Amino acid sequence: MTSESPIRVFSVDDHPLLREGISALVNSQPDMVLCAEASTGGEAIQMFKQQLPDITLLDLRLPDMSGIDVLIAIRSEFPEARIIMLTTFEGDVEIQRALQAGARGYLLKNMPPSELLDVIRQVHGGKKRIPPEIASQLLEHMSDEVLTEREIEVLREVAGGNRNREIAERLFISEETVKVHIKHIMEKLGASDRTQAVSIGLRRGIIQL
Amino acid sequence: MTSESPIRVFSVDDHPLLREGISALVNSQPDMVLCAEASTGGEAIQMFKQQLPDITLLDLRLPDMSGIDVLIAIRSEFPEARIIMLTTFEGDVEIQRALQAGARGYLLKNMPPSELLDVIRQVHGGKKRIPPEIASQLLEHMSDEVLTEREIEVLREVAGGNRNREIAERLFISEETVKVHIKHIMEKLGASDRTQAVSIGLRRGIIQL
DNA sequence: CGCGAGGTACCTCATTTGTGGTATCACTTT
DNA sequence: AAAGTGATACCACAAATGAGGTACCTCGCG
Repeated sequence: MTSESPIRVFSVDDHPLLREGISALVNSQPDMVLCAEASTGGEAIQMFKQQLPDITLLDLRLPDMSGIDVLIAIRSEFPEARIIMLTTFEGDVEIQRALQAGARGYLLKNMPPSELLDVIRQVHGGKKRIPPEIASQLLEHMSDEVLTEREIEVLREVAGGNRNREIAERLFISEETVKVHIKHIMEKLGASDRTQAVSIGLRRGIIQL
Repeated sequence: MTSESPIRVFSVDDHPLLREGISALVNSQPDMVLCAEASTGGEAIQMFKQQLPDITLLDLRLPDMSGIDVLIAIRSEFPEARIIMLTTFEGDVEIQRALQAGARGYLLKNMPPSELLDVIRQVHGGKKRIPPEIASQLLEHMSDEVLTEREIEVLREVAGGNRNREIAERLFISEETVKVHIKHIMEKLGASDRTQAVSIGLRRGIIQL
């Protein structure tokens, strides 16, 4: 490691204070430099094209769009982009989707800064890095069945307090079909009733409040 | 404003990166200095007694206890403590409880740093400061009826997917009484069924996942 | 002391939900 | 072509839920 060019880091988060913290941390490292910041998904995509950073730190929750969508948008044009999700804890579904969409790392905001620096260097070196606590979360639900799009849609309606008949009307299907979907949802999530299905769906990030 | 002694700020948050951001921001101001940091509630209470800061920035979610409890613990011994809640968005109930417990300000982490500095100075000057978006959130539910302790307890059981009979057994009351509680809960929250009651309870911070 | 709030309990009845089946159709994968 | 998956639909029946009452007890507050 002689006089390599520094790792150019791009930070995307809608919390200015957190960005400030990242900036201070990254710029304090001799082998890194913060090359850009963004606070929205739109900004992030635009800025990425301009800067082509080595590493992108991406929050999952942004004001205008999901971090996952930003991830997908960037990687569809730049498949080699090295993107690390940096977020407060979300459900296992979000983690899984991020990794499937090509995230190279997944970090929690409450982790020690040294961990972040570590992951940045490893991902820059071409590795993938998911901390054990996240990995175990993921394994926990590895064998679980996955809800279909339609089922998620129904679950959202259930969470809104609609009864089966109302859901049927809203989705233009019969009440009986709604029942079938809910039955499958409860089976897949291991819920004993629709209410618990909603609780579990929220906890696992399958639906949002 | 001659050569006053600087405002001594104490930051409590379990996100090291965020604390770093706050530290950088506060220390960059001529009239402020960060005098201490803590990442847990226990640490916070202990450190407060040692440092007696002018302003405390307190996160609502800490690993060991609720920020509200820290607030109460500190203010029971130091009623003059000037504490500002600094958190990502929570339900109106959390905000209300924080203010009732004596918080002098309530800020969101995604607000611009200038806003934070502003609030620190105003609260230090003896004022209270709640940003309009928070205040409006609060007003939204001002006239709402408040759930009783028992009702919250029942709502938690409902969220766990228990049926009325199970809740009755777990709380050592009759199933009929559970029904009465749930009826009241739905009326107060404006929910059309138990499931929506859970959704609303979660959104408003009455119960947690 | 009386009054209101909160918690408890019981009753009835209509509606909704959950369970167990069977079956068709479109689409993808093998 | 066959098998699998997801979505749709219907039936019947048991169980749970929600809506409407009434009533009693305790505790704290004015």
